[in-house]
Amino acid sequence: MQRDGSATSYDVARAAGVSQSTVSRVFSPKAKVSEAVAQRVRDAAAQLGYRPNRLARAMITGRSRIVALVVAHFENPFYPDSFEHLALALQKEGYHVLTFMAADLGARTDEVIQELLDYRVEGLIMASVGLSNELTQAIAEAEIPVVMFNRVQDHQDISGVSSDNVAGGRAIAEHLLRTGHSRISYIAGWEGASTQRDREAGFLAGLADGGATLFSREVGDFHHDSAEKAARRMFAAPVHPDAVFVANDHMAFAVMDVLRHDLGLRIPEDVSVIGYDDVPTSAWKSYDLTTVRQPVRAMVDGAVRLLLERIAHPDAPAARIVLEGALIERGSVRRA
Amino acid sequence: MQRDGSATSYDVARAAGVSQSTVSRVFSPKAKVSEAVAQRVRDAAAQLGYRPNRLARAMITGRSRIVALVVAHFENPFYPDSFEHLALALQKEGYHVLTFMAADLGARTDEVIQELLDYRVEGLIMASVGLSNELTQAIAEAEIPVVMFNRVQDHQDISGVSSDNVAGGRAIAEHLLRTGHSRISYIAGWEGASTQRDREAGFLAGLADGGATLFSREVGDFHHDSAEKAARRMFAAPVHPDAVFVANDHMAFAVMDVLRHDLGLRIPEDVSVIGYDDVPTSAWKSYDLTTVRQPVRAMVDGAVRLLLERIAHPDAPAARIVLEGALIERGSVRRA
DNA sequence: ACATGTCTTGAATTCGAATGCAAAGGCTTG
DNA sequence: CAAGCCTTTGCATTCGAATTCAAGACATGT
Repeated sequence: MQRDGSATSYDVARAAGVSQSTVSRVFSPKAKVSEAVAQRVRDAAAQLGYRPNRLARAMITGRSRIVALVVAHFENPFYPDSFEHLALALQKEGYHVLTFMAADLGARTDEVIQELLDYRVEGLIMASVGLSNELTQAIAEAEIPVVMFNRVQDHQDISGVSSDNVAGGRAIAEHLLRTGHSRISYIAGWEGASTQRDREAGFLAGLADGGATLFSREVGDFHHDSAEKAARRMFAAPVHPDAVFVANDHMAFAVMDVLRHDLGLRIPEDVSVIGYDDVPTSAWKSYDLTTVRQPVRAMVDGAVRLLLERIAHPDAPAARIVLEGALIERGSVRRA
Repeated sequence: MQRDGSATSYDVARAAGVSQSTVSRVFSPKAKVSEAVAQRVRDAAAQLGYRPNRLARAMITGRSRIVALVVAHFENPFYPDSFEHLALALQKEGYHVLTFMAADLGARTDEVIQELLDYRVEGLIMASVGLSNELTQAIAEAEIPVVMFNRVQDHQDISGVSSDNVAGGRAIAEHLLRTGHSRISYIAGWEGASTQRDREAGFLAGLADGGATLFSREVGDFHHDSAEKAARRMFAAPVHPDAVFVANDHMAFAVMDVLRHDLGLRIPEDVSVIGYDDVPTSAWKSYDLTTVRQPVRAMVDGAVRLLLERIAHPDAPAARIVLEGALIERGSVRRA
């Protein structure tokens, strides 16, 4: 009974006058038990408050039904939002989510991911976190499916879902040129991120195609405070840009606040600002930020699908999904 | 070896020429093994990529080293922020976090928490989620420690950490009266939440003590969109308030945007706005919101401490921690 | 040299549920 | 009515590591 909290299948077996195997079968959907016995067992189980121990079940079946979710930090609301939908989608598929926050751990990340693997998770979703080469190797050897979310990884055996950041960067360049801007600048994110790299590459290519070049560039590292500083540096120059593409919305808010409240500039009359992600705050009237929308729901669905397919067919090759974003025009960019 | 992914202690034992027991002892800190043998085993383990299976270990020791973290949703940034720090603090203590998002599941919440218990988690932290009576009962019977985060629960056997929302509400009333406001209104959060109830109770008590009464009241349910609607309803009246206390910062931003951009009111000249939580966005220049700071770090530390103490001493009584908040004066309230 | 104690190590058991195999029972069919 | 088949159930084993108990190795004291 509840000597130490919960009943075991043996307790139920004894109470129902059957064997432990039968109890087990009653709780395994595919196994067959006569309805009369099943009912007796279910009654006894309810009586004792018995539920199968998932750890024991995982041991024997080799399927823990746990997926690990690794996230760097939640400063940028894009990530908690994605996290929420990822967790819900996985829950709907009967998986439970072991979370690991990788914030500020640097090298220790590898170690803790090893710890996650010790739980025999069936798969791994990494959002906003890169993998070291050794770890990539370790994961490949453990033969555990991995999906990178909003990042691309070069290793051929790692799946990934992202939006087309190159196309998005290019669309932004085209939009700024089309609306008649001539001194166009860029505030970069953390240079180690593929999103940063791809958005900038597309943006520069788009400028080049339009016969323009970058007016100035600063690095904001995807953090609010760094972005504020980057904006101040950028606008300390004698001539300032008439448009700034900020590598994500979260930094763009910091930049807009500096421009308006520290420097007294009007947006978009004095300077246009454009972001990336389309987090909910971008639609708020205080910012009303033109941006490129990342299709979070579709990315989440894709990530979950890739992961589950890989779990079901471990020998299938890794796959990559790249979704289209969409330029959302709001009021932070001057019209032509 | 890695026939199916990972080596077992038997594989290592064979490779090192020792028994499985010895391998196990090498990986149990307290057990004693001669240094020579230990080294041989460690080498073999490294060679084979062996790490102890935590599920198997949990089975025999009865300690899964897993804590469940239940969160309703991440719309209000207070929660992802708390979640991040909770997860980090628990990781630091050697626990891993099984996450469950309770968003929109309503009655199904109970069921899924049952599922969490099936993983034999050692404890449960609930943030922003209430418990049904049956569930509270089930948890008490399972003898598993529970800590409510930013909520209080009446059940005597459930620990909780919160800030003093009554005192905070009162401080806000006093501040608004001191600064000379006379038509003071309130936009409530979801009425089922203890934070909502306590903040309003303290606020009304504070007004009463100052000889004032509430000018008007609407309900925003802690959601951005509902708060916008609540603000529009409130300001559709012929005479509008000169100060509004909004039950949390997240709703206050929505209210401020409506007041400024839809209704053309100036803050604080035409109307003062005050929030609750002090989320990072409140300090941004666009909002510059006066608010009551909830001491997130201290609340997180308290929650983790309560939980771990309860895990270590299951017979100790449940405890409650109530921390002081602090009124943070910014620019959204008119000075006297 | 012998008794005693300490330290290592291995054999056997355990945690809780799933499952292959075999036995027992029920039913069909010639 | 017997032979054969299918269904239901129990027995015994398994997953992987921790732990109890006992035995062996070695040192110490008298």
